[in-house]
Amino acid sequence: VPTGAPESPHSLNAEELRSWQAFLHVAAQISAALNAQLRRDAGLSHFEYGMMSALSKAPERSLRMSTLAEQAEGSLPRLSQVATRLERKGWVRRSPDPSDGRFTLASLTDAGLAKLEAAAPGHVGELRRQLFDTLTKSQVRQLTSICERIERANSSRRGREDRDHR
Amino acid sequence: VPTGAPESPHSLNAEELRSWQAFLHVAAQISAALNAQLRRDAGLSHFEYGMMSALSKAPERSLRMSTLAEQAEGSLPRLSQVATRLERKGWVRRSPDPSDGRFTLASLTDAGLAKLEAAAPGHVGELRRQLFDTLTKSQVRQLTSICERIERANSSRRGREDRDHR
DNA sequence: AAAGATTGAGTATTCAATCTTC
DNA sequence: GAAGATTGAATACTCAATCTTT
Repeated sequence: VPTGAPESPHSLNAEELRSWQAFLHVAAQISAALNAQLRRDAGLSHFEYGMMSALSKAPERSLRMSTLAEQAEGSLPRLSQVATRLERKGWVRRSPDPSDGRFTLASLTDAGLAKLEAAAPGHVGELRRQLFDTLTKSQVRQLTSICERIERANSSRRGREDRDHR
Repeated sequence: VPTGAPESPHSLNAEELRSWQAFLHVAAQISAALNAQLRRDAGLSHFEYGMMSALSKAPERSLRMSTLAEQAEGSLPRLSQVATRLERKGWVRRSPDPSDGRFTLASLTDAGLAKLEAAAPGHVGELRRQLFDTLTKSQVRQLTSICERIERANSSRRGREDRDHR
């Protein structure tokens, strides 16, 4: 058997299947729990929270829409729609980038920051309950290594594919 | 400091934040990759694939809608809608449970099984690329332990809450 | 009356145009 | 004309009724 070849390319073995199902289940549960908590206590979706949180950490609390789309992991049209909603609530403002009018800068307003800070403790608490209270410190480190390794593999694969398809 | 108290209840420390962001990112990337692969090569969403896969493993390739909803981690209304779509394609059939007419039994048809089997290799391949080719065997085991531990904690919490609220 | 499932209205998301600025 | 963003139509999802069987 050549080194590095997958054991069976067409189906998962018992251990892989178990791992995958557990992962799927956990991802779904955590996502549902966070969405429910935010919706109930703050009237926000997890996606909206993520957008506002990304803005809050950026310099001037501002990001270009396309950068925000990457950081919040959503499509640009989706970002645009959600930004419209958040703008109506007064939590976000948009304006053309003075240095290049093709870009739109989205900024978190003072009211938006206040909203985010009010929502944060409940959100962090739920996240702790779901994830960090349960795991040992060692498991948290393992989880980080595992996820970062997958990230690295995928981003280098994407790099390769982009290059090959152009 | 009392034993077992969280270090800081209101915000994540640097290590937790890094772990959480990596997890979020990986969950989003894998979900996007699997959806894209299935959509492109088989015209199925990952959710539809999961439903059909759950049915394919059940005795008689049949499950009650409510059981299927749990296994596929979707709401009953969502299941109902998706089942309507899959039924139109001829991949699923529904009929009242003869033993108790309140239940609806959903079954995977022969055509549905054929569709699933045609889609499986591509799906498994993508899953391997995303997850299993990248991780060591030891990491796969760690991932399983981590996810199963979270599952157990959440299900016992749910049990407690149900009891207390009733 | 209660459990299971479906339906319908409202909302969110996606995908393909379209518009604007460079 | 190309990049960034927005809009509009089609699809999907959620949540609150509704319907059916027990």
